[in-house]
Amino acid sequence: MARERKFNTVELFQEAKQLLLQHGYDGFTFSLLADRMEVSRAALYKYYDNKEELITDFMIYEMEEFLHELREIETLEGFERQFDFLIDLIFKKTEVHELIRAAQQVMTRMDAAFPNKEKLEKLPLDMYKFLQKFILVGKEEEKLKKHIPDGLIIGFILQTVAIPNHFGIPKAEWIHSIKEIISDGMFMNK
Amino acid sequence: MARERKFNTVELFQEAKQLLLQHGYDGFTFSLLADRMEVSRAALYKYYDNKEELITDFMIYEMEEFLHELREIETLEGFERQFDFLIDLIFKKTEVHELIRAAQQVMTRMDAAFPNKEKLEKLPLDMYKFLQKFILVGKEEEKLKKHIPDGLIIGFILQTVAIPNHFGIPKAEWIHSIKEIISDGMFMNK
DNA sequence: TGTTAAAGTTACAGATGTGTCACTTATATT
DNA sequence: AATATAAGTGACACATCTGTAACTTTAACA
Repeated sequence: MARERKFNTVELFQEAKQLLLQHGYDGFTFSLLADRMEVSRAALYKYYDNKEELITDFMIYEMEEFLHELREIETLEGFERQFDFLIDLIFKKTEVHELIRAAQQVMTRMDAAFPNKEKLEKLPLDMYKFLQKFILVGKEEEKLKKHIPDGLIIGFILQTVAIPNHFGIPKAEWIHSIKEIISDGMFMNK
Repeated sequence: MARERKFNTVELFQEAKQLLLQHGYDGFTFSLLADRMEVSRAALYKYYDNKEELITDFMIYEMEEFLHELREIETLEGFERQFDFLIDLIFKKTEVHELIRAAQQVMTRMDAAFPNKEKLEKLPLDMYKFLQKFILVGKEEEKLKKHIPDGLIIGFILQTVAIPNHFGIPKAEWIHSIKEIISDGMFMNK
């Protein structure tokens, strides 16, 4: 009963991601996005009332996808395998963490009554809770130092993707060295 | 021969910093800044032709100040002291690194012929070069692992300030644990 | 083949930002 | 007290973004 759509949600989110990473929350506009999609601006308003709604929807989609892939960690046996899996996943999904940063900008400017606010606030906490189980395994297996706070361990690992590789060190070497620093530090053993 | 100024450059840069951190490059406007300074927008144009010029000037000021404080590292004897000094300085000047991130946004949108472009591009490299001397000391004193690339060591240390402390762990404990992870890792010794 | 309804477009009004210019204000110097 | 001059203002023209409403297009289906 209807005409064919010129674009689907996934395409839309892909472009939105690029624009958000390039321009940040404030620099993101419907005009920019409509141009990229080769669609009129008004068409976007058929699906989203405003940019806040579009961006929150997109964020939720992106984080849920990450969480979904993350859940595979539970199927792995032993802390070391889980650790490797986590680092590799994080580097496969680099942008997610930059987006979480942008998410905070969204939150601060959002109405208290905004429909998706709760859902968006809950997701990063879900992720932390989920990873806390992984930390627990590490500490129980006597692999992770017990006196280091869980929040720091998780934050530390997640943060490593954002280290700028100014000198273009090859990806494999880069990730390998990062794993080494995280696990045993950059100091020589005494 | 002239009337008294209502604001000075340092005040201006302080407000600019806050706005940049809050809104990012695209969200930063002269209107916003003028309001904060309680001055007319046109007054700002007496000093800066446009926001690019203001922001680059500000960035250069901020980075030079950081570099200036960093130079004190050379007066310290031995790698361990230098290491402690560096971490503490980074945590004292948290925002600098968030600003460097914003700086990249500025660059990409800047004319190739922009007056301060070279100066702004040079500063982060100066910082890296300066820190490379510190890395060299560490490797010569057999304190730092020699096979880890210098660029990663520097990037890793600088990045730690950006780890979000979601659970409000006390600053002293937080920094102490970070130092431990950086130096000896988060894994138990075998 | 005509009807229906979602998909998409064009065009408008209002808000906000930009850069500029003619103007006013304040103060150090003569 | 008069004057020169830098500091600051108000207001204009132009651009961009926002949200909406009236319109047209397309394709399924009755």
